[in-house]
Amino acid sequence: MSNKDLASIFSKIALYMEIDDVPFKPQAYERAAGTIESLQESVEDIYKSEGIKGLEKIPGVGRGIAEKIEEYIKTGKVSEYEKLRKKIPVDITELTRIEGIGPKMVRDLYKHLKVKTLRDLEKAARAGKIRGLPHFGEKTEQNILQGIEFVKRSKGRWLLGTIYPFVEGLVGKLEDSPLITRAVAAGSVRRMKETIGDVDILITTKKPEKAIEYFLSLISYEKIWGKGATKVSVRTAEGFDIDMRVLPQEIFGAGLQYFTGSKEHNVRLRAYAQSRGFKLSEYGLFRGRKRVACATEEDVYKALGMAYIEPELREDQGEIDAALKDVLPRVIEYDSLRGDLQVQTNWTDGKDSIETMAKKARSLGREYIAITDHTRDLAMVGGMDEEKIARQMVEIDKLNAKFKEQREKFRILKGAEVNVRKDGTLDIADETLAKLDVVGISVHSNFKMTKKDMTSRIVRAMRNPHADILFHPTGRLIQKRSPYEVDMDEIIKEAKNTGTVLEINAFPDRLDLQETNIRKAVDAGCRMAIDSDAHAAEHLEYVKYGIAQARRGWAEKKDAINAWPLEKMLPFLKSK
DNA sequence: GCCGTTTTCGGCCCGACTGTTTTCAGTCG
Repeated sequence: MSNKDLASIFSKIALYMEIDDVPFKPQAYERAAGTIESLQESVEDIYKSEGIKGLEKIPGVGRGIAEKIEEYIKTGKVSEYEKLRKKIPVDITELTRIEGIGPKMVRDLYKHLKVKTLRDLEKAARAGKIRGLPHFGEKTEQNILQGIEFVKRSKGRWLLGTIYPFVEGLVGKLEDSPLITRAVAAGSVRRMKETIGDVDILITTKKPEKAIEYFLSLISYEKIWGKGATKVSVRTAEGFDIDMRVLPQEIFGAGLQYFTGSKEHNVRLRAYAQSRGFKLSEYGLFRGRKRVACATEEDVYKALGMAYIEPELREDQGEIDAALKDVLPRVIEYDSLRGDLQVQTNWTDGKDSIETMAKKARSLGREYIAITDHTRDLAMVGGMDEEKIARQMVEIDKLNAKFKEQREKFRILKGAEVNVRKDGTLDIADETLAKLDVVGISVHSNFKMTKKDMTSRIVRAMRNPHADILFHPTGRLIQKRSPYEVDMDEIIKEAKNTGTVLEINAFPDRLDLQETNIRKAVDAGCRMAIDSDAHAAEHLEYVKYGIAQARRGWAEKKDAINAWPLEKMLPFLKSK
C-alpha cells in the first residue's frame, strides 16, 4: 500500500459523494487526499509508530478519515469506498479527467448509457448517443470527443522546463507591444511548479480586442477554445492550453493574486479574509460594498494584515500563518548563485568542452564551476578512472592559468560525479578523491533495493570523509521514474551529522530534492547546492528551476553553499 | 468529515461560462 493509493481512494470517495449531492464531505475527503499524497512519511509508518492519534495530526485528517486509513492498513480496503463503487461501478477518476465532465455527468452517462470507462464514453459519443440525453446536446458530445483526444494524447501536464522558455518569450513580446501596458504569466508557471497543466497570462490594455488579436498573431494555435471581449483560450500547436485575460488596471493585484493560486492557498486566504469581515475575489478585496486597495498583490496581503507571500510559497503549507506572524523566510533570489557545482563535459557524456562550459558559465555571471564528469562504473559514458581524472586536472590547471592571465575572476574547480556502489563504497580511490575540490556522490545503479538497504548504502557513502555533495538524492525522473526507496529523514539527519551537502538538482526532469525534502533539510540546518547538472552549455541556465525549487522549499540564500563566495564555499567543503 | 485569536457546534470560497433551456445545473479555475 502507498500514500498515493490511499489518496486516490479518498478522492474517489469525494467524487462519489458529489454524485449523491452530499454536502461538505467531498471537500473534506479531497483535502485529506491532497495532504496524504504530498506527505513524505508513509501513513503506514505513522500509524505503526503513533497509531490513530498520529494519523489525526495530518492536516485534514480527523477521527473519521483516520479510522478509514486504519481499516485500509489492516484489510487493504475501505468499505465505504467499496460500497459507493458498487452502486456506480465506473472509472470515475478517468472519466472526470475529461474537460467538461464532472460527477453529475458521470452519473447520468452511467444511468442512461451504462458508460463505465473512457472507451465506453468514446463509443457512445461516436455513435451519437450522448446528444439525445436530457441536458446533453450535440455540442457537449463534440466537446467530450475532443476532451478524450487530449487526455489520450498528452496526459495533461508538462515539465516547467519545457513550458517556461516559451512563456517567457511570449510574455516578453506582449510587454513590448504598445497595445499592452502589462503582461504577466500567472498560475502554476508563476508559482514555478515542477509540472504545468496550462498557462494563464494576464494583461492590462486600453484596447482589449486588438490586444487579443495581437496575442493570437504571436502564437501558432491548433484551436481556439473560446474568445470573448476580455478573454481568449487556445490550444497551441505544441499541444498545451493558454488562457489570456484582460484585467482592469485598478484591480490587477487582486486578479493576479487570484489567478496565481494555488487553489488551496486561495481557499485558505479567502476563508481568512471572510473571518476578518472581508470578501476576496478576482474582482478585489471588499469590506461590505467598499473595495479596499488592490491594485497590487502587496496591497491585498497588506490589507489582510499579513506579509507579502512569494508566489512559490502559495501552496497552503503554512505560509498564511507565517505571513500573519511575519515569520516567512527571505527566500533565495533568482540572481544569487555565484557558482555551479555539477557540470558534465565531453570528457564523458556532456556535449561541450570544459572551456566552452566555463566561458558560458562566466557569461551568465558565475564566478566558479565544478567539472564533475562521471566515474569508472558508468562505463557506457566513458566514466573516468583515476588516471583520466589526473589528466583532466592538468587540463583544468591550464585553463585556470589562462583565466588568471586574462585577469578574469573565474575559477574552474576539479570534481567528479562518483558512483555509489551497491555496498555504499565509491568507485574512485580515496587518494584521488582527496585531490579534488568537489566530490559529488550519486546512485546510478541498483535502484531497486529495499528502503533499509538503500538508506544504509547512501549513509555509508556520505560517511566517506571525501564525499562533499550528495547529487540528486532521490533519483527520481519526473513523469518517468519514481524516487528509489530511501528514508529521506535519515539521509537528512546524516547529512547534518557528516556535513554532507544535499543537492537541489535543477535539471528540468529531476528537480531533486523535491520541495518537501528541501524544507526538511532547511529545518534540520543542512546545507544545499543548487546545480544545473548541465550536459551542454545551454543547460547552465537551468539553475533557475533549481532556485525555484529551493524557494518552494522555503530555502534562504545562506542555505545554498553555491550562493556563497568561493573563499567561503571551498573551505566549507574541505572542513568535512 | 474537518476545524477553532469570535466556535467542541455550526459553519464550510466565489464567480463566470457553457450548454441546455426560457431560469438553471454543472463545471471550472
